[in-house]
Amino acid sequence: MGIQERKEREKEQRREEILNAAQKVFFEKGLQLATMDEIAEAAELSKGTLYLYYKSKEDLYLAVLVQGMETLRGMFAKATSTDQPTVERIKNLGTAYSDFFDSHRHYFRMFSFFEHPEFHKQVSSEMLNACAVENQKIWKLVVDLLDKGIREGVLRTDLDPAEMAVMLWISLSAILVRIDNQCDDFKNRLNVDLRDLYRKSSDLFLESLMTQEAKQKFGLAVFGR
Amino acid sequence: MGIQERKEREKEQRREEILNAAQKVFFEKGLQLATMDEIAEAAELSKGTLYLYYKSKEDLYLAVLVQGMETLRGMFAKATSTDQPTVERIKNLGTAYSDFFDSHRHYFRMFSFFEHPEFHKQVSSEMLNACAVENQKIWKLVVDLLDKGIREGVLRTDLDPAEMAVMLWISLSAILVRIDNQCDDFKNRLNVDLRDLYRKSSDLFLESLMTQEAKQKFGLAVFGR
DNA sequence: CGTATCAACTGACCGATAGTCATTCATTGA
DNA sequence: TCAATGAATGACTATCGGTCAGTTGATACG
Repeated sequence: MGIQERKEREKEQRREEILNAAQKVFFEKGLQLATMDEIAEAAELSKGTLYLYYKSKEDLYLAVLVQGMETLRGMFAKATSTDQPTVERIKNLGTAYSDFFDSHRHYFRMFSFFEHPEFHKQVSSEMLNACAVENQKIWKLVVDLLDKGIREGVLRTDLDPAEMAVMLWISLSAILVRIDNQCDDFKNRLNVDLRDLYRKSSDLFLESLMTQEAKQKFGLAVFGR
Repeated sequence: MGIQERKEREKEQRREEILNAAQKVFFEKGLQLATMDEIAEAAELSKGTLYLYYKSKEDLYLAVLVQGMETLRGMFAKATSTDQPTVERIKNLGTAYSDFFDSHRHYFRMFSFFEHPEFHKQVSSEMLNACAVENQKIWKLVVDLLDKGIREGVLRTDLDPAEMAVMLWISLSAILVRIDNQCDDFKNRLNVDLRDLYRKSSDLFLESLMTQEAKQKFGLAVFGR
């Protein structure tokens, strides 16, 4: 049945059109201020139709979010697939994250939605699962690289790679969130340049994870960039 | 005029009654699911009256939040006003924060509201300022202690105390947020115990901020707790 | 063809809820 | 006693997420 298949394709396309319209509106307004009527208008469909494709506003938001996660994963994959030494590749991850932050700020902002479980109420389990799967892939990428570092003897062995990954990721994410929100506050009230702090934290963290030998070999110039 | 004063007092009292009612409801429901009607009922007032005392729902939320910040500052002050060496006092800060997280979870959850500037839209500048002031006091407490550590020669001198404070605070906060939200996810998907990681991160961070001499003197048993 | 079927789509409608404001009520002070 | 003040009220409005009975148009079939 060619017709069946065409319908499938068309349906998938519709889903994507809605997704693009939603992305446009969410990027402009954020979750709270975006309205389903507005998204419907952007998609040139009626509001009711949106609900044939996505369970709720939050579900649609998560669908856009997943695209952001895919983008980030692509950038991470590229940053770590060089032929540099492992320590350098780990550094690349830090800069890749910072690059993602600069070039896909809207996606980055959406990520923090995930940390507010208060807003997960209206989200379908399928969409939550899609997020979890994509999330998992990103973690795997980072953890594998750190694991490589441990096996090569450049990273300390008393922490497991997943622990290291979580520490690094969470800390750097948290700084970026503040750069986005409160950069001026930190500058004015504490005279701290968060951009600078991001680099320093990356270095400091990496240094504290490296073995003595690796530190000598790679002569990590902390705060030297 | 005694009457004038009495009215002032009564008005202040009303304000507080509303605040208490709001706290109760916000603790139970969170910002999104709490309704002004519900808060009004809890305060035994009509909804309209709430708006005579607070500009918006978000404003009221921030007012409760400030109370939480005061509570945290109290715990921090207590933790750092011992006669122990500075390094120990810094450690105390980390455990105090963790204690606050355990004993005032609802307040802690509210803190992350502050990181969503999307929700700052409806907040009065007065209330934002009240938050900033209280926030400032907490930072000062931490920064002063770290500064003491630097002057005593137990902390490295190539980072300023505000930078150290921001690194520590942001990283530890970020881990606690995840403990609150996604603790099981991290356990199941990455086999990482975030509680454990919090302690390890505290230690690792402190170690990386200490001078060689201090590390020897205080023999920081990293991951030894 | 004509007609039955069906899925995609629509948009008027509903319920919930933040915020407003004309009115009521109580206190005060002359 | 009563006008003036201002605190409190709650019915009302506007907005918005989500629903569903009805419409449309393409397809399948007799």
